[in-house]
Amino acid sequence: MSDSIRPPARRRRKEARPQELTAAALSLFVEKGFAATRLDDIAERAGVSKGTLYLYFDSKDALFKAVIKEGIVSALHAGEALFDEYDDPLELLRTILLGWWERIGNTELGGIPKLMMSEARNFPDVALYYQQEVLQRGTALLRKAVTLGIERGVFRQVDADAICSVLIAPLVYRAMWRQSFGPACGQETDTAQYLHTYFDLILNGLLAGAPSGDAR
Amino acid sequence: MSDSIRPPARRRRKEARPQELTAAALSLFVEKGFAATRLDDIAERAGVSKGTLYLYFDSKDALFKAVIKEGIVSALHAGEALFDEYDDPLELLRTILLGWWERIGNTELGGIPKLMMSEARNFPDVALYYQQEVLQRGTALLRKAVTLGIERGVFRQVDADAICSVLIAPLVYRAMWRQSFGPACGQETDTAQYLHTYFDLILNGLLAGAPSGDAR
DNA sequence: CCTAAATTACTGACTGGTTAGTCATTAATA
DNA sequence: TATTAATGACTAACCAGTCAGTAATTTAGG
Repeated sequence: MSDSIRPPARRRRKEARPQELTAAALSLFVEKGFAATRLDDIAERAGVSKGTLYLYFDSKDALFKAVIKEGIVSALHAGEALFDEYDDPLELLRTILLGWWERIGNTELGGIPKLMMSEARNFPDVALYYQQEVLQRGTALLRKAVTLGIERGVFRQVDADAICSVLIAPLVYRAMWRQSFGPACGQETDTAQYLHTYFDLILNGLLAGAPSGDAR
Repeated sequence: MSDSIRPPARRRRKEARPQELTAAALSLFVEKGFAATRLDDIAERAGVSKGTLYLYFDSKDALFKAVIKEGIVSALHAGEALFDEYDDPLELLRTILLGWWERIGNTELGGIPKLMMSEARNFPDVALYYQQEVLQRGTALLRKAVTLGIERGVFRQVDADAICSVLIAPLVYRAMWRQSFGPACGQETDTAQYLHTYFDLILNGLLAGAPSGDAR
């Protein structure tokens, strides 16, 4: 009877805590949204009490910012390997887009676009930061591949900036879907088929006839 | 002194109230999210008190459902005119997509996709309803145009369901952007250019060479 | 080594502010 | 005068943030 029910033995893990907390916060923010997520739930999922959370973050807002910042560095880290040289601009484009899907869109990090989209107007400063550090940086990478292709005559003449936004949209949209309607409705269509059709469309185009260069 | 400050004369408008309230709720839900929006603020924007809100809706959840339902009927109403006959599948496709943008994506209703995406996991029943009544219905309409084009040999052979999801994504994504990063970061790229490039891409494709039909 | 003291990561009960939802009262219309 | 749309003060619940206390770990002393 000496070993009766006792609190489950607190562990001291100062180093690992922040990451554990932001990871728990990310999944809950993505699932429920920022405002609807309780700090008690985040703490519980991270295996600590709410008080501990305040040892590492000043406020709920500060935690949100840490989650995004953490996600950004992870994303940049995941994207590092994509700068390798490719001779074929077409292959480079494929690699960048598919790489984004596999390293970000289709992982835990894929929740960040949904979260950031949902909360942008509540955290305009974070949104601006995200837009500059992630979206514009990612777009710049893509644009390199596109302009290279245009210069070589592999791609048609198109507006580079606009085409980058258009190209990214189906992937980001799919990633966001995976975090909202997917879990809510079940019934998700085949991802491999989606990606195949996506690349088929953007690389070859919809028209069967000879390319006219005039979409009117 | 008889006409001292007095409450601004209550008006009785039983008929119009529900619409006024759902409209106010929609804009605030889209801006702040469901949980972060206060009922007092919704009532104030609609020009009534919170008590009045409860004359027309049982709860905050019920109000949310009403907002979505209202948005859906408006959207279906806005989309009615698109069923007209077109001989050219290419023109039909353009009309459907551009029509969606102009009647929904680029209007007040454009907030609903963002709202629904944000809250899908908090209201799975509403999400399922929305998915079936809006997304699948809209996709079916698009698929008609696509399959027609394929049958006539105007479009290449592609997976109809998948291509519809891909085609819609850039428009919906843009609409959601308009409701989040747009207001948060200012600096929005030119919409006309975006749409032009979008249609250019999906209708003609990116490759300058003759269409191969093999995207690998 | 072992034990005691000092340090610090961690806890959970508590508080103050906020807000969904209620209802007795008021004012507009019939 | 009767009916009912509308009000706003009120309450009960909820939750971000606090802090006095507890337990794990480290250090110092024997």
